Amino acid sequence: MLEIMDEIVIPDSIRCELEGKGGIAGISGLLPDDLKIEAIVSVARALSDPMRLRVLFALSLQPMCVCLLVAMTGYAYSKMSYHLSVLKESGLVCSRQEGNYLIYYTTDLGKKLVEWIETF
Amino acid sequence: MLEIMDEIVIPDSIRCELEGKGGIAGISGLLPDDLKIEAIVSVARALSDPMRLRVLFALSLQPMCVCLLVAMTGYAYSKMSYHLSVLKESGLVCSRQEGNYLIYYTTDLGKKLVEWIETF
DNA sequence: TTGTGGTTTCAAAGAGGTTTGAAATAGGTT
DNA sequence: AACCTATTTCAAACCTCTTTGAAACCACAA
Repeated sequence: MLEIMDEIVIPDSIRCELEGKGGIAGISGLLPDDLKIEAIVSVARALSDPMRLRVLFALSLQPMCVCLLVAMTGYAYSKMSYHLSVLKESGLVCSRQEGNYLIYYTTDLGKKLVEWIETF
Repeated sequence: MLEIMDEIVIPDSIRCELEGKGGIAGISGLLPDDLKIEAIVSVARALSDPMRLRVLFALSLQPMCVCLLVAMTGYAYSKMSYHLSVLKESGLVCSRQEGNYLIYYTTDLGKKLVEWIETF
């Protein structure tokens, strides 16, 4: 089987190091599979908005109903609801019903992530 | 000073717990400041694309010139260049010049992140 | 200096995420 | 049932990110 490496020109320093690792095929074989990549992308996208980050951090300190989050941030219900759904779909938060209220709180993944981010 | 909490209706369970934490103001005071939030958002956005994630993981295994990344992925130069610039601006990768080549490699932050992601 | 190969930049088109306000849903009360 | 309140859903407008191909840039060699 012909490696692409044999056909393209790259600096010697890199060619040597790369060959020791099995070439392009060797590196490619060590990369996360598509499923894992998509899972990471989903979490990263959920974190890539200032408002969602604040909500996630707030929820990690205290479970809250939507009206409380709305009061805290000044955002519209529909907006908050949209962002909560993104956080929920990525597995960072979940919710339980209490009477007329929906109480959102962080999942274990959400907690772990917040803790890790705080170590920076 | 009047707390918003006194004016809105929320479940008692949450009101009690929240009051013990200083109310909305107490929680808000514990949230990361805008600068930190923006830094996290920048990193999260960089990670929120499958191609960039693969490139970041590949670079964590082996420094590579752009032509090698192009050969490995089959993407166009301009596309790769764009994604590398996003990774670079978020501080996950950096580059050094070697003759005619630009060698990209992961920063300490990039390495730490890859390692942490791999623990999942 | 002219040429060549690696890489970036640019503008326009395309795709995808976010905001908005109005309408719908759903639990609880009267 | 009718009603209120908390929350979600929807579609359209809006905005940001990504892709594309052509042109520009830069280091090196002849």
